[in-house]
Amino acid sequence: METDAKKILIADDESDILEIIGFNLEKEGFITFTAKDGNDAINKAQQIQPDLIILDVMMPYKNGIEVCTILRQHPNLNEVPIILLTAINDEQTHIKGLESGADDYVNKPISPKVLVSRVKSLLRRINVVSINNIIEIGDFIIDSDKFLVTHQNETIVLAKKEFELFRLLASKPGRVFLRDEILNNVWGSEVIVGDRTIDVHVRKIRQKINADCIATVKGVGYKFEVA
Amino acid sequence: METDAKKILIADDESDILEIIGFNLEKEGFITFTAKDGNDAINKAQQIQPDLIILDVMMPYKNGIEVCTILRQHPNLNEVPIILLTAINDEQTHIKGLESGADDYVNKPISPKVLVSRVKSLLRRINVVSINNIIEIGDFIIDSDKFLVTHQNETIVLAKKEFELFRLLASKPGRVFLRDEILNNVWGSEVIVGDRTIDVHVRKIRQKINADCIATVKGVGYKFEVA
DNA sequence: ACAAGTGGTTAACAATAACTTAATATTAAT
DNA sequence: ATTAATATTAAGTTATTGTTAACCACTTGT
Repeated sequence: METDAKKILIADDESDILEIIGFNLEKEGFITFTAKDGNDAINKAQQIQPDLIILDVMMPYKNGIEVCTILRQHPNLNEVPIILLTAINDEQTHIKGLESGADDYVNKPISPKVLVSRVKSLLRRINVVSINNIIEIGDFIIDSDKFLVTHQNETIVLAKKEFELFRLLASKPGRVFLRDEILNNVWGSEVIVGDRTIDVHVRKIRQKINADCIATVKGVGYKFEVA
Repeated sequence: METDAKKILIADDESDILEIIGFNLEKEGFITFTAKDGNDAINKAQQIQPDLIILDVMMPYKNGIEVCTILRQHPNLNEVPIILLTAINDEQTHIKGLESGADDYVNKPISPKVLVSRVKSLLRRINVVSINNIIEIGDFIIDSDKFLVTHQNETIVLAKKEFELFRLLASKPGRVFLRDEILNNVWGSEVIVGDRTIDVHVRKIRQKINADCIATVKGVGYKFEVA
């Protein structure tokens, strides 16, 4: 299996363009998703958390530049590389597109091979620059840089210990963590705390997160479960 | 004084192109250097350690793609953003250029404004702290040249440390900056200041800015939040 | 040179959020 | 049913941050 195959979201209202670009990217080992208009693009982006987004500028409801501006304000998407695609060969639009936060602006008609090349170039650059500490699991996005957990587009604010505990469990879904392991990882091996401390933290996480995702394994420990 | 003006090396054998591009970049506050052929570009790059390099593809001695390949092997220059500039509108060359490690490939004739835009876009992506002398985020405009923050058309005057701290946080909206990170970035790694110093500066910023844009993440650090 | 002002730091104390504990209730396993 | 483990709750404690004012070093204008 492709362990780190990159997810790419392509948004265009012309289905043949979606198909051509999608086909060429999949051929190179990318996983592609499509959106047919601006609003759709924003929704899909939130669900999928893609590694790169290709946006047509001319789209219904919201154009590519508007989508780009909105994504750049979004807590989990403001660093996603974005390529704007357009038939408009106009200097002002070009500049406005880049200023809206896009990383590249490509004029149609574009050779699919060139587009793939640009996608790779951008992803290569992103990998050099920033290692995002984001865990995605089920409906959850755990962003260690922002200390934020997102669940089905709801943002959940956890306190430090809660966050660290939750992140530990979610780092290996299904695996049971012994109480000792949890103490060592979250509290550190020197710190001594009472027996009930872990329970209370688990309780608080369960309360804040509206889902049954932490299971108790009696006599052993806790584990994260995907719904 | 230009505290962090970015250095850009431009390599082209046509002196009028050097001039036009240089002029437009300097106008935007960049410091430019020029090279007249491939070998010259490599030498100057080593001396100057620029923040970005623009390479014409057609140059004597070594062409832009060759230069790019060589720079990508070089220990100190393998991460410098590179823009290839060319009159050759050929798919194969385009792809080969990007595969040689370039970040962008731009066809001549190019509008100087568009090129400046692309330079900024790349630097924005690369640099942790703003490269762009002007950051726009939410209702805020942060101008590093004038040490000015504008919020909804209100001008806010921040002192140097306040400004640097605010700019650091705003450079990565949503990302939590640890106290240590803040100290390293704003005060420098050698300086030792008391525990409450950061808080006091945050307090002053919050006082001057009539908006809830700096959030405390207790036990971790601070982050900028878009309203 | 002098006063006035600005910026930066510190220290003392207040406020608060986070964490821990303890007491009690509930659950699950044998 | 009994027991051990975990859940729940609220109250207590601690750690971290907020706030204020004072201090010193520098700059600025007169």
